[in-house]
Amino acid sequence: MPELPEVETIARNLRTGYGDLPALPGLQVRQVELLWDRSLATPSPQEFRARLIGQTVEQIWRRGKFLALTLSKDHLLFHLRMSGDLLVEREEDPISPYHRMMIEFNTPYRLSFNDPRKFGRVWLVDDPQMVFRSLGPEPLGEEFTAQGLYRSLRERHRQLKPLLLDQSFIAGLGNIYADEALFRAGLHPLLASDKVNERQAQRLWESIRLVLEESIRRNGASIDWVYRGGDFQNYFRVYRRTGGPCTVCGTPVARMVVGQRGTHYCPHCQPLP
DNA sequence: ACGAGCGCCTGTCGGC
DNA sequence: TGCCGACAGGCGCTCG
Repeated sequence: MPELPEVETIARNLRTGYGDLPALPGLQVRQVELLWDRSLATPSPQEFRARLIGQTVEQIWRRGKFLALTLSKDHLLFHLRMSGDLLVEREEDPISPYHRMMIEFNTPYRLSFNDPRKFGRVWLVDDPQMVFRSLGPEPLGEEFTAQGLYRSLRERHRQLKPLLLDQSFIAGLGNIYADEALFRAGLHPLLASDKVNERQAQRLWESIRLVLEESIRRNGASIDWVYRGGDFQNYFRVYRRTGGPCTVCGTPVARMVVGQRGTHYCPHCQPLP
């Protein structure tokens, strides 16, 4: 469940606690269990354990689709990729066969990295910029402006859909929110970025922020077997609605493959000139 | 610079 | 029922 709104939701839950479960800030790492070595991007398992044990969680934040824990000495970074999730559990809770890492605290609780498909990655670094350097602007941040988006679109020659998925262009959009933003902006996924005019760029900028903000308000989207309580999936206009009526004009939603990703759009509302 | 194809993994679903 | 392909919220790599 990992695009910007879902990661933001997880970060908020870890920061403040949810249900009976505690907030993470203030907890000290007592032990580390690495159940699938390749989930660890860096450093080596031995160094990871040695450095992590004893550190205290200070802050929890998000950059793009990355979730970051600021610790007393280092930063612990997670990328959930396709199927990753972070869960706070009690020590007596059963260990899921999909748990890839467990960080046990000096309390009866642990932070479990659950990831059926094993695509997710974890980094322990002193400087998060080592990992974040190539990321584009935060779409909900002040540095992301309609004018800036317009200029960036014009200086490239890319199809809009793959460009929105490019994390060095904007950090945090994935397949759902790229499709939903393009629909709301009335732009075809294959439109060349340098053909977008100023008015269209303004509308795309508003659409990106609108879908992300609305999804965060709804605690993200929950699809398939991964469920975290978000309900933005009930407000999708095009994503996985192939054949269903466009909410604006009634035309059946179409699906095509762009850059190996399923892409959903309304052929009437998002025409290709 | 850009896009296509593939690899990494496991699970679900629909068709035959 | 069992098998098989398509598909799934991502990204890094190689190759034209």
